[in-house]
Amino acid sequence: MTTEESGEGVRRRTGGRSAKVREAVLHATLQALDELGYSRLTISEIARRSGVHATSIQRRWGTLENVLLEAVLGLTRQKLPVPNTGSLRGDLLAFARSLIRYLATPIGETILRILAAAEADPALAVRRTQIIKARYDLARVMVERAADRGDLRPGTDPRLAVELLVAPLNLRKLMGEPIDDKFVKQVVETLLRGLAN
Amino acid sequence: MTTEESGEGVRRRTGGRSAKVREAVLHATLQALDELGYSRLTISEIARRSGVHATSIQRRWGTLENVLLEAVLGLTRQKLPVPNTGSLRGDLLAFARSLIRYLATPIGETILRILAAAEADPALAVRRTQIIKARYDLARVMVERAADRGDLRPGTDPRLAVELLVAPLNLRKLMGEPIDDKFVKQVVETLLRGLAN
DNA sequence: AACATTAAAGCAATAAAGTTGCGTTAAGGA
DNA sequence: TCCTTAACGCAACTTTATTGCTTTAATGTT
Repeated sequence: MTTEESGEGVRRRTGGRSAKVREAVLHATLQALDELGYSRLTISEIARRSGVHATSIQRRWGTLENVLLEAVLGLTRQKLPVPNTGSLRGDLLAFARSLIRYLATPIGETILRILAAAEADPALAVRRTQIIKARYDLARVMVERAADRGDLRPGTDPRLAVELLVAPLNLRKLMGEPIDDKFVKQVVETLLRGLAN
Repeated sequence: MTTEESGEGVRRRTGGRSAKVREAVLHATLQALDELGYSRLTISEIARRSGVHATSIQRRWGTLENVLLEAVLGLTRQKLPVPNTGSLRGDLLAFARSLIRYLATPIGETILRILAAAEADPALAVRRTQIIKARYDLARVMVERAADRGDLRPGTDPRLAVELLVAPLNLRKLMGEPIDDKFVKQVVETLLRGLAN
């Protein structure tokens, strides 16, 4: 295996050139993403902007999605903040609203679209699963706090709860439908009743 | 209105040749979709199978998505059956399960992915909105029946209810995550409590 | 039924992205 | 400093989409 794999026997070359190429490509990717958006993005375009030959990009990352994923995940370390307002209602509302703001940015939207583009190569699939799980793990603490307060029905599945909150918002975004605050409130209220003790 | 465009002044030619070409293309599209899946589909491939020149397809439909949409919507007249079991719980469960079966077919998955591929040309966007609305309108009768029985909180938004049911399933499908029946039941139960009077 | 008009289809050439084979450069260990 | 070979660059090739122009035939008129 070339790129990934915690492989043995293969001595990586992390030094000067590779690092510079990587840097240039990822930087150009983010810049192009910002200017052109996901749909108009191509490997050739990134090659042009970065000065790195398209073949090199193709060989190293394989697909455009892989480049994007790596470029974009670097930024996502500044993850979605998980609010702590004291009530589940407050937490869910705040979280939903910040998610919507996030989805309105090119990067947020791109991550969503890449995650929603299954089918692709299985190598990417593994990574995708990890990312999805990490995101749910991050958000579930809101629900767990509420469970500790005794606000929820016993046996409530935290991941399910987060999924029910997040799915309608993500789907509307994917389908290009508007998401207004009234909708967010309705989702949260209905969900709260569904989870409540 | 023939195919599209309630255009005036332009005399469409719906007769022999055009109709045959259209038929050949749409048929080849469905066949290719079944054999190759959405991701490997291309205009050239459809051209090869249909015997219609790729340029003709490109000129007439513009994008691959448009061809797919037209081909696939022809079949969707056999829409998702809306169950009537006597209880909202039974209806939602049955509907969710048949949706999952539908999403497991190439056609069902393709429609979902096309709908989830916003951004594209605004012409397509209008059509997309119509399709989405039509689908929700279809399913909302389940909720309205429950409302008539007095099972729901007054003021319950039927479309919201359907959306909350359908979104988690669609999203899991899009992201390539497994959907087991336990998950379906959990979604339905939580939603029922959220909607109940 | 022959004719004129002009959508709609076909054909050829071009453009643009992705991919493969092979030579070149330089990272990292001896 | 030298050697091995991972990683990059270059050129040629493949495939798909797109554009200009020609040909075919659907439809309305005489």
